[in-house]
Amino acid sequence: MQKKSEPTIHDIARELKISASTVSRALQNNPRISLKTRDKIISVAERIGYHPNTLASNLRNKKSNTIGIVVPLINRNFFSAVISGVEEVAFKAGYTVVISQSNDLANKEIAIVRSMFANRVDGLIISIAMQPTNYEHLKIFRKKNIPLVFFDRVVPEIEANKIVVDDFLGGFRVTQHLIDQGYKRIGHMAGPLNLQTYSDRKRGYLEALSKNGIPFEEELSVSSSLTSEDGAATAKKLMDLPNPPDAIFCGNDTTALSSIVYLKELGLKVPQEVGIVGFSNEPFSRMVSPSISTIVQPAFMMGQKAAELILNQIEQKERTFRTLVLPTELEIRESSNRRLAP
Amino acid sequence: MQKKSEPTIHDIARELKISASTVSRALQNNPRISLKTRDKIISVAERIGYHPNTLASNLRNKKSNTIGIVVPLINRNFFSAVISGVEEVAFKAGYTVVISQSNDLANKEIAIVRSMFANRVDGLIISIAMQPTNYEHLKIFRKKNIPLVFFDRVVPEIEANKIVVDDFLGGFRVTQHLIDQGYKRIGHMAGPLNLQTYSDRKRGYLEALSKNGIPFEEELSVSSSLTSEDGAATAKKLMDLPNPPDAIFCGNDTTALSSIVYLKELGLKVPQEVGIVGFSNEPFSRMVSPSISTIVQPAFMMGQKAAELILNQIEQKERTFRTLVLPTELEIRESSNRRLAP
DNA sequence: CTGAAAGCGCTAACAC
DNA sequence: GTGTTAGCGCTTTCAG
Repeated sequence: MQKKSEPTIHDIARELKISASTVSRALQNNPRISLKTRDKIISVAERIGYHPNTLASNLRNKKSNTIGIVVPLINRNFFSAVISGVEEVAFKAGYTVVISQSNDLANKEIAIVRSMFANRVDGLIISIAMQPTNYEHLKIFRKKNIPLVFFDRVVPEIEANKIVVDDFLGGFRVTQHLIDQGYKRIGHMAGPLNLQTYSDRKRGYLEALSKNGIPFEEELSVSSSLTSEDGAATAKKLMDLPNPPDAIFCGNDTTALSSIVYLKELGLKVPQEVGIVGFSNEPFSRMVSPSISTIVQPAFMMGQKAAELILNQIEQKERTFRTLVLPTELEIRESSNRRLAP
Repeated sequence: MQKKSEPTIHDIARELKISASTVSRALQNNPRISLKTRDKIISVAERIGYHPNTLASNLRNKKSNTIGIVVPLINRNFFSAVISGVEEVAFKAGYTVVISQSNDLANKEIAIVRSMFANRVDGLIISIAMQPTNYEHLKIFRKKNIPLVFFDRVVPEIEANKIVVDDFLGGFRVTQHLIDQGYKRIGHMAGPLNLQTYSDRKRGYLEALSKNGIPFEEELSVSSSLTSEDGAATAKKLMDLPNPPDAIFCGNDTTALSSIVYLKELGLKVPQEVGIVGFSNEPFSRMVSPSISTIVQPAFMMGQKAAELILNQIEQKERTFRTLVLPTELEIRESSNRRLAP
């Protein structure tokens, strides 16, 4: 079962006794070709089942019309919303988007990024994996001047366009809200602190404590990878403390949910006995019971902006790099709303 | 800011005063090249920052070492688990996976598939969009003998390898379980019936009713796109019936959850007054309250099998097509477990 | 063990 | 308007 070799522009040319360049031009709607020959060419193309070979044209043009996007995990609402945003503007501009996930593994990220480079993507949009590395694979893009945009999880030492949300303010608001609700001992389920997103959220948390004259206790902040399992384990760790917290600011909604489940198992009431707030507004957060208070990030817009930035870089060869900071909103729901709790 | 043109094997060759073919061979670890020259070549390559141009090599080899996967929505646990399964075996075999989502839109699917074809993927794994079309874009793959594997949502009229779960049995089991729990009027929230997955689930539902001597009533089965909104709307439609159901078999977990939320709003207790079962086992189903009974599909394995099938086709040029039917399991949780309900 | 030469399919500068 | 030619970067006979 061998791959029939594909018809090429030369086959069309031969059939019509014209040159391949004419065919090429006609197929690109080059106005220099007469309508008559163009129509002939197109009809032959259809008849023999011609399909352009993008590989060849990309090689020739040194341009793939493709932008790569790599995220830690596609199955996270935040990331898939960003992807949709990127796709929306990229498709409109005639670009194809290829998606890959690193699973938060440094090695996989390196392999993916290398492969995207080797396939000559015109630009790369990335939110880096949790697992730290030296980022040599990304520096190549800078060196070769291939447009690169970071979003959400950025690499501070590489200069490039970056889009982040205001994690500091997000963390601050969450904590302030918990304080306002009358919670006294507020724990924090942090992500890996080598990532700026998570360290900023923690800084916000610390700032709010300090502004309210609450001393920070080291044991109340626990860092993990924020999987569902981490959430339950960390909740256990916090609640097993001699002096456990009465509220937890969780690094994401997944851990907020598994914390709630764990607290329920302990027979503790959320939000009456323990308040919980998440981050990122996964769709389930609105629907579970108690519904989860969380920080809403403009993910789709982030994707749009990322795509706009990269297209600008690709097409207008901009030279300056910006860091866009997008606003977040605190969405107060049941899990931290002691006042309204029945 | 112009793209510096990349170093090529010729640059290496010139520097070492050898031929490009030697360089090419050395870089592929061809044993015909002496270790000495190979080492020299490799060190020059590193020094000048050489990176192979996959585009060129793909063009020459008529092979991209890439397999494409297109799913309706990457942000569904089922699909992202399949993708992970595909990635796992494809990466091991040295293939790159490019992912795209159709958003259940026929036009987007067509554009994606065309673009993948144009980029000469070595094979395509696809679960088709809800929106129906004539599937000409997929028939091309058959015509050109490019390996094609369907999973979950398949196109019956195209012969290819297919992997599905036993939706019929799944639907049957769900319905039988609800009957066993003592529910008397069982509604069904169906997906688009032009897709076999959904029509099979419905057939299973009908079969179970009939086996138990329960007459089917047309109004109890409502078809939709199964978004979260559809779930609430359909639940309303069903509960507004003069003679509403006391149990609903929902087409997926998303609609199961939004149905539960809607029923709660009505003041109805799940599972005591109304039983609910979903399909696909989204991670949140286990964690919400009441936890949602659902059908567990072996998604990751489905991805692995799909990748194995396509790699076989690519590399061994198999000629026969199989349809693999994978088993499902009913996971009984709170939302339909009247007996254990408090 | 290494080199010369041809070509994958497409494009674009240059001619006419 | 259309053809000629050269070449994108890599691989692979064939020859030595």
